[in-house]
Amino acid sequence: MALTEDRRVRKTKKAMTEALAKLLLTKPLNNIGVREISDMADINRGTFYLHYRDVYDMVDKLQNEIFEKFNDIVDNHEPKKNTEELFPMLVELFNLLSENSELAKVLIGKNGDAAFVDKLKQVIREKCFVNVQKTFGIKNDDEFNYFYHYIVSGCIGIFSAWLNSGMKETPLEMAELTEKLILTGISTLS
Amino acid sequence: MALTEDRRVRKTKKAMTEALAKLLLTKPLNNIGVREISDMADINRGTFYLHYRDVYDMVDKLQNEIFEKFNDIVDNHEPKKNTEELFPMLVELFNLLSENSELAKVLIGKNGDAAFVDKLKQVIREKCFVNVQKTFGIKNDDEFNYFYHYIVSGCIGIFSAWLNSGMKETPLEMAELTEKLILTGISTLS
DNA sequence: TTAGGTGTGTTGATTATTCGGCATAATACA
DNA sequence: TGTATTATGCCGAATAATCAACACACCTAA
Repeated sequence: MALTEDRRVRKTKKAMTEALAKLLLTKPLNNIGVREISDMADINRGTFYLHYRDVYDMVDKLQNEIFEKFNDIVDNHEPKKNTEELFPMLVELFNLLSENSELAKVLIGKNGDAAFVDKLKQVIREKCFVNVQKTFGIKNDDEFNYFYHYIVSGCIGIFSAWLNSGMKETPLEMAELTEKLILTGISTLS
Repeated sequence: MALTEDRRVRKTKKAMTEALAKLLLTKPLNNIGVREISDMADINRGTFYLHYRDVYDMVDKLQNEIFEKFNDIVDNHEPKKNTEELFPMLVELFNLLSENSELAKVLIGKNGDAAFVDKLKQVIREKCFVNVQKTFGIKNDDEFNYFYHYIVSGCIGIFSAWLNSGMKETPLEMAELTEKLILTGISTLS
């Protein structure tokens, strides 16, 4: 991966991604062809193959790109002794979603990719929740396990709802709201 | 001019034109540089010179393109014995404006290019108004001359107002409105 | 069955765009 | 005034995108 991608590459990838996201709103992935994507993106069909092997490869690479960014953000905000890193992390996560809103909408929303969503949840568990658990001295029992699923799924639900309702609130506002929900949830446990 | 322009050329020209139009909304032409245009259009600065000599050359070529299309439309709807060609001509003219709305807005609107607007007026006079005059047996006196300026400036005014108010009406609706105004004007003369 | 239409994956040649750098001109500012 | 700083117009090399064409697979209807 080049440090700075060529301008042309950036533009065509953007066009292709937006076309794919638009198509995914109307039909499932297995009914989407290369020709449809290249037509809607207004690029030559051959150009598609310069970047992706086929449509599935494209979705795969796009998912990985978003996942890597998601992962990086979570990595840079691992909670150490308290939860003061929670808010800035949420802000960055909402920003990431808004920068990839069309694609994120179809990946996370209904008819989304459950496996992809699950990967996101796993990251949060391993990087954040385990630390919170240790920090607050919470036993790793069934109750905590359910609590974890409750919180994380709740966050994903907020993400999806925000994206699908036109992102009227700013990422900052959403981060505030989400932080409040998470913290009150934690307080009931400890 | 190639029959079908390369996809890349279409896209870069569109990007440059939109950037220029956007800049013209904020400052006069002589304060706009190549770098600003290429930055806003998200193209390489060198690419600009593949199409235009400088910013003035760009405006010139863009004006000529629109003017040629304007001229063609008027040519294809020269009124012969009556005014039945007026309405379809107006529809096409409003369509032309909507297809080039950003640029047309700054060329025709306030702070627009008076010389360009005048060229448009001349075309209407020579191609349309002279025929109307003969058809209706109107004397070519001062009164008719003023009438001509009144009608044509009025049309330009409608164009500008429509573009600057967000083009809420369809080209068809605008053509109906404009035709009515013109015809009632003519009826007062003959 | 065959024939016609459509999408796929790939190729080779061509072209437009990118990028970095250059010398110069214009502008700002101490 | 002189001296940075910035924009201009242009260049060569590299490369991404285009286009037309191909063989192939799939489908559908005659």
